Amino acid sequence: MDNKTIAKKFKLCSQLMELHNENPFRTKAIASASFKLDKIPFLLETASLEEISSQPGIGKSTAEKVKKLAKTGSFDELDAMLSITPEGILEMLNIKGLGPKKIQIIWTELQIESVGELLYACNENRLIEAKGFGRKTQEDIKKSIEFSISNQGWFLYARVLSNANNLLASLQKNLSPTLISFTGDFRRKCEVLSAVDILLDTDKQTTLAYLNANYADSLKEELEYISFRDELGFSFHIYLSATAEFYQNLILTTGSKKHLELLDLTLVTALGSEEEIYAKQGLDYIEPELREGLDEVFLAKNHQLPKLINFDDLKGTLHNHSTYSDGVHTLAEMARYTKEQLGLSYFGICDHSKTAVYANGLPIERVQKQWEEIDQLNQQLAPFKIFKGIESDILSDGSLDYPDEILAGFDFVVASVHSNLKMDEEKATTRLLKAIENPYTTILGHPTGRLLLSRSGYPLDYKKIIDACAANNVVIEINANPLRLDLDWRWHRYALEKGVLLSINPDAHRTEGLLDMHYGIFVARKGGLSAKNCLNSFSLTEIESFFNKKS
DNA sequence: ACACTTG
DNA sequence: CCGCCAAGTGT
Repeated sequence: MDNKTIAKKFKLCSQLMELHNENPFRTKAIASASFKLDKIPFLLETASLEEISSQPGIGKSTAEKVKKLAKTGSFDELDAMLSITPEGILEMLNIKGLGPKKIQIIWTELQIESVGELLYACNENRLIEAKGFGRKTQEDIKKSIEFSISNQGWFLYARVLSNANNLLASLQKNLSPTLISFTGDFRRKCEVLSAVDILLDTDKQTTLAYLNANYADSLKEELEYISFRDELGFSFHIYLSATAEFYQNLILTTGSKKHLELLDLTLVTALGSEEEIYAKQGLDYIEPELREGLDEVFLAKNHQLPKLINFDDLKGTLHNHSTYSDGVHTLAEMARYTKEQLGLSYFGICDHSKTAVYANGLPIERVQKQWEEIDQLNQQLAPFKIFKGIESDILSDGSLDYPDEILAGFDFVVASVHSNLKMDEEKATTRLLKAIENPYTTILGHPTGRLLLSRSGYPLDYKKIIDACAANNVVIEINANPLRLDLDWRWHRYALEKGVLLSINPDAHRTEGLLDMHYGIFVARKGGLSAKNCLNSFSLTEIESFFNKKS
């Protein structure tokens, strides 16, 4: 069990304790333990009782709960709380706008115990009768429930990745196909998907027998595939093919539908590779990520497909956090990991700016302190270089978070929105335009602030935003956190056409978070990005001169 | 810390 | 009618 999961269980426990009116001091203690545990820089599961309880703010009893949790998946207080809470009430905790206090009122005053009933009550205008609720709150809750229902059955790519790989490996081992491949949305590296598709050349009886032995509960035979769910509830679709027709079927199952509509399907026949099948209709090979029915077929016909970026093209990483703000690892740890484990040649630190107090944003004095440490580290780590950056909040009026003298002292500035996310499109766009026009803005960070499957970003006039970035020589971030992947790949083409550079930024809050750049690469490839248009594919000298030119 | 909503 | 506070929630 990883630290994040442990912290989440503690959080859940404290929320339930609050919901059930437990002793507020004990409730607070569990909540603060959750916060602390989330920021522990080593793996809790394998740490000793002494190591855990020696951490500031964590005593013996918390340490024991952690151990029990890692071992058994729960601890006594949590079990007790869960046993007196209906399933539907637990689900309500995941709805934006609802916390323990409001759920308590919904439960006791309105006698509502499930999300379905709650939605019904919103539609019947009954929520506004409860104390502390009004029309606006009711509307927000209704929207939030509808959003979460529309996401039912969808998974983040990053969440299914390891299960998908395990399943492919076990099929390979137990069914010994000669040809096997991921296909469908998963192969096209879609950021969210409803099922993982796999194509293999085994016969139906053997395959069904094997699957039935392991996934009997959910096994279903559909017209074109066999479907089932794994232990964690992820949906899989197994397509079977004769060996000779494998690549033909691989193209057909990979899709997308829109891509296939642009092909001459009569020419998709039993050949020995996908390349040959594309060649037969006069097309260059199209990478699966690009098969979305945009302009890829046209480009393939004219031999103009972009050479898609790879992880190895990245030379450095920008936009990362450290213990100066809300990160888990120190600046030195983050930089060393980047240099030694990833073999990159530069690291940009972009801790939160002063207004982001909830994220421990940096007042000017701490910025200057960090600059001193960077200068020292750069001497030790040379020729590796740490760039002085900041993730400056874009304030409600579009201005940045420090006076110009301070902004001028950074090597680069990532400007992003964190608060006041509920503006309408016009206001939101104006706010961002002002930030883009600020001469100190180097990169526009996660433009919409969306969290996939949990929060829609705020509405923007994308064309205006991208045009302004082109005019002001501002780079747009592809935030590589698998929950964000923002700027959305559907807008990469337009940005590239306008000559805007993109940057694959992990927004890492711990060393392992730097690996999220892999997810950034996946969506950047969908967007059609090449290394030459990616800011952090620039060599150290190239990016230094880019930053210098800008300031 | 700050914004937003309701009372 | 207005501004202001308190409480709950999110960032």
